[in-house]
Amino acid sequence: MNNLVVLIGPTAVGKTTTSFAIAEHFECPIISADSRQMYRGMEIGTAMPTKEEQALHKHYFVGQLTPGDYYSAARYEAEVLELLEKEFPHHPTMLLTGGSMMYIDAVCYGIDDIPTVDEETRAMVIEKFNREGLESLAAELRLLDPEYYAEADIKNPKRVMHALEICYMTGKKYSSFRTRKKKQRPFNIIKIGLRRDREELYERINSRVDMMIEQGLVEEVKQFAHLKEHNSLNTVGYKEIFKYLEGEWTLDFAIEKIKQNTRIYSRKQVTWYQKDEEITWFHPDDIEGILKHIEEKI
RNA sequence: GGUACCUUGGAUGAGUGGCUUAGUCAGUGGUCUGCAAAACCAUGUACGGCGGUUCGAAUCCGCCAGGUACCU
Repeated sequence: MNNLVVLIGPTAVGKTTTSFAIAEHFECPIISADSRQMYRGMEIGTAMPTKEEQALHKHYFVGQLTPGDYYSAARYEAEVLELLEKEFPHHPTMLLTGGSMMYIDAVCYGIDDIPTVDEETRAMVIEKFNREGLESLAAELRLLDPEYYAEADIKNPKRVMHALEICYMTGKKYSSFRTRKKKQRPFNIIKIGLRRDREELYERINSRVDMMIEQGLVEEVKQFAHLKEHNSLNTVGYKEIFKYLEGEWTLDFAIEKIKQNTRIYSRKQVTWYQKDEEITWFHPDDIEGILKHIEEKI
């Protein structure tokens, strides 16, 4: 049977180094599961694998998008599955690694088949939200889809708006698309989690941010100044430098904020993965233990 | 040495006599099925010290400590 090794863990824990060791051992390419490393040009701020590293190990889903491109977890799911089908004949064990929790879950468990929202509907709902506010949208959702309204996060504009978009566009209830069933995959999934003590992780985060600044993060961000409204640039490391470039923050303050927001991000990742009982946890230094574990599961 | 003003939880910052007392940020714990490094939720009894007035003080008075400004 074919195997997909899924290597996860919070940002800066050491996934990249570990992934190279695994890729080397199994002689397989690396599938990135990082929603921001997909954007060309965001090398420094996303700690994207370097050209040299990419020459050594073939990477997929790195730098293939432009900041304005539409992308989603569902699209990622479809593209990864397609890629795996093509690759498994040559590499019966493949490696998927990255920090984007929902992307990883999309590959492992699947996402319900919900239509992609068209531009007009999206614009219409955003306009309605700006004009009438969240409560009005929530009231509308209660009428159109009481089932979803009952369980939805009604205070979260993104959730309410998306549900409404689907209702408007399809004429059906958003909840009618949601089966929330886990899909079965035709391959074996081996989940490896990396973790460190929080203090140790925070130190790594801090020094990595300092390194990014040394490598020229500010210059990198400058190139994207005209695109800052895109969600792809609503990213830790970029949004803070934008504030500096606009004169709102000093550079030192922006750097502190990047560190802080990266810590917050890492905690959210830990929270997300903690409840996943399929994960076997290792310290990143325990490469031997990791490889042994994978061999046993294959 | 004198005069004036200030001192609130980790940070910031409302509150001038009495219901639970802000709010914001951070911290911590969570949620998560279509932009997810997103978005959202929960969680903090603090009023510089001592004494006084009062039924009751963060809020009024006195002294002390620390700070800021101006004067000599």
